[in-house]
Amino acid sequence: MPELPEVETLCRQLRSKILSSRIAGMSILDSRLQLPEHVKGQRVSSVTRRGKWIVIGLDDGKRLEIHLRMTGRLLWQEKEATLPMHCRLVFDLCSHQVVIVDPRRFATLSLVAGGEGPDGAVDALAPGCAETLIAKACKRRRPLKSFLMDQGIIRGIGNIYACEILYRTGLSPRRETAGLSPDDWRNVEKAIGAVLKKAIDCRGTSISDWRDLFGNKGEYQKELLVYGREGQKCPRCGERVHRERLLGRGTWFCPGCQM
DNA sequence: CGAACGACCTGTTCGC
DNA sequence: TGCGAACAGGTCGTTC
Repeated sequence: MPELPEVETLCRQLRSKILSSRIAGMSILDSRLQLPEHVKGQRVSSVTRRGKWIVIGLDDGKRLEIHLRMTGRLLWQEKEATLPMHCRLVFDLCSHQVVIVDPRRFATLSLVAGGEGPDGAVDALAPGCAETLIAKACKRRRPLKSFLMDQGIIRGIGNIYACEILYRTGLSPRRETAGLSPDDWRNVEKAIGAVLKKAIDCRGTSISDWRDLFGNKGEYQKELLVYGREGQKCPRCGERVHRERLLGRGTWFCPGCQM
């Protein structure tokens, strides 16, 4: 579910609610998830995002790292409120609790100590990421879409935003990265920034499941130009939006103006 | 090295 | 209506 804009939305909302709060209790409701007991009693010292990871810094210097994968959600609610369906874990704070909801149970979380080792990937919203992309792409013969979604190269772009970013560049998802010009890459970087920032302003894309920390839908689904719009007219050239499977993922693009 | 595909899970939608 | 297949925002491991 969540890509960079959704995770950024959650981080901002979490920051407004849980910074310097004490984790008073913790209930794990899914055996796939595990955390050491001593998370209890810790205070939250920071909330940051690394790609699609939510990183919660604790007083003792360790970090709680959460990845929501496909259907994971976080929900802020009062302690007495009924737990929602598919609730997998609860952090009790003072008067409220943060609940991890995840129907498909793909979400992961772990407690990590020590610094973050550099792994060479750039955040999709890092300034000047075009230069990094050119350096990584020059020798690769692989489709541009899979390159943009490779979290080991650039962090934060998933299937929805990859389709939307590519549409705005006028480049085909199947284009080989090795053949792109520096102008193409500047174009890609511009589209990444425009799409992701707008989506953050919209608090994400609610096509089906996605809700923010307070249970509200995002607004970016109204801005989608190709994702999920198979057969509809391309607003740029009037051709019909086409859908095909690329690397096992649904891929929407306009065959008329994405070359 | 990278591409292709299945696995991990559950729920929803679509076609017959 | 009923049933099974296909599909879903992500990543990881295996095989070719």
